[in-house]
Amino acid sequence: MSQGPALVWFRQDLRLADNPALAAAMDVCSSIIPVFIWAPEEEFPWAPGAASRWWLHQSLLELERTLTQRGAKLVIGRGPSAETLLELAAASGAKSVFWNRRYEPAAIARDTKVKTMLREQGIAAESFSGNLLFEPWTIQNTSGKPFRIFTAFWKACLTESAPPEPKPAPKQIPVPASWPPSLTISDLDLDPAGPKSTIDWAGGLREAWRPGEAGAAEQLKMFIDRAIAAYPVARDRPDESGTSRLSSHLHFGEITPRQIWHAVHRNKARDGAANKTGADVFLREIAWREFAYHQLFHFPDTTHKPLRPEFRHFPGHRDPRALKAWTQGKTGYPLVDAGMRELWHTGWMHNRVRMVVASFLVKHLLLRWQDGAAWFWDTLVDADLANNTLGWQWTAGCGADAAPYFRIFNPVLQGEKFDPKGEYVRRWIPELARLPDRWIHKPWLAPVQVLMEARVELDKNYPKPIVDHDMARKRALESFASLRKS
DNA sequence: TTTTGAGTTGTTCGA
DNA sequence: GTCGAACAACTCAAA
Repeated sequence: MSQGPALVWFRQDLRLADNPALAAAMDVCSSIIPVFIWAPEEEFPWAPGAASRWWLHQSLLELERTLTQRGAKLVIGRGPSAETLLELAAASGAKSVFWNRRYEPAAIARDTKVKTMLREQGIAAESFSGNLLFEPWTIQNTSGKPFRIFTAFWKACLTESAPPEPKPAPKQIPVPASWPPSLTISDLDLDPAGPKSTIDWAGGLREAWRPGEAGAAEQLKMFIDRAIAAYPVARDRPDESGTSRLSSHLHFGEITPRQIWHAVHRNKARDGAANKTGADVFLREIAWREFAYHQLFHFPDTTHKPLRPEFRHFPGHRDPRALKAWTQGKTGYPLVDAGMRELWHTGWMHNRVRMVVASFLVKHLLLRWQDGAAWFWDTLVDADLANNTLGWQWTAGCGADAAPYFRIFNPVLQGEKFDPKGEYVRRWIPELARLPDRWIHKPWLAPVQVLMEARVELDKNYPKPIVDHDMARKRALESFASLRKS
């Protein structure tokens, strides 16, 4: 308790509960200075998109609010991380900096540099494990290498001792006698819907989400109370709300996988057998996030290069017109278009539909998965480098434990199976709303009379398919066959 | 040491 | 309508 104030550097851990860096700082230092820095490094090479920045802005306001409740502040800085931390340390007399680790390649490089610079200046710098269940270097196969198969990976995780119990948020935070200078959150210009915006761009986002630690905890509680038992089946239904919707909260560290793990296990112990399957299936999804982070740590090039090198020669095209039709939700396949429009309007897309639209881009349109990943990165409110990278490589067949090349989603069948009444499609494509269920996923096959009555004019108010499914499927299979030969 | 079987999310074809 | 097979190649653990 004698080291003076500590800087606690918040990054993608915008919470007070289960925050090991904050807890450690409070253990050894007499007072705490919470800091958030918007650094140029945060915008290279993966600058967050508008939806992600909106969330970050809201989440920072929430963090500031909870800190204020505890008598503290959130000090806001702008500029290169290392220099800004050094300035804040000089201004406050802090002799130590604490943070929770990040695992993106650029963040690792930056944090390593920051640690060195701080220590050279006589400032203690400590990083902690706060955002994963297990550190990536601790999970290995019997040959001491990282897993490439998910099930084997998760099995190995489950033989480890359970992740530590999360600690609750501190009730009070000891504050320094004086605070270093700070910008305001608005000064960071993160919010694209902020005062400088002329349109209310974020209306859809505001309706759909409640960023921040409290919103995250509430969402988890609601999911466990109401939805986890039905999760194994309901999660596949974009027309219902059977998923956890925790992705953004997890990305910004408003909630941790450890908190989720323990909450789910507590509920599993309390409830009957009915919830056990739901609990295990849901934790497997949390495990996929874990797997994605471990993959990104061990194979940092996979953000832009296929994990399996033979896929370098896969004929991924650049076709601006096809890409545009995909991004705008004008491919002529209702499920694909509904998903892309949901993404544009809410910054989010149901996971089942993400797979369908991604498969469509890679296998029907033969476009580069990197271009699809870039669009998701720009538009998703939960854009996460590890999850996005693994997801796209998985779809394209070039990643770890990837979808086999012959798994080509049929957008019509997927629609009929998982959106049987077309409610999801009608919600996002109002011009198709009057079509009967039978044709809602394949309007181009509907009789003329039906189309007229539904006021659907193909290629006028809704496009015909930009590519024929049977042809595209055969073409994709041939492309993969040629890949094998080369 | 070698072998064997299994591996998130599918579709089509033919019996 | 239902059902099983086929559609690769590789990773990994267990036998």
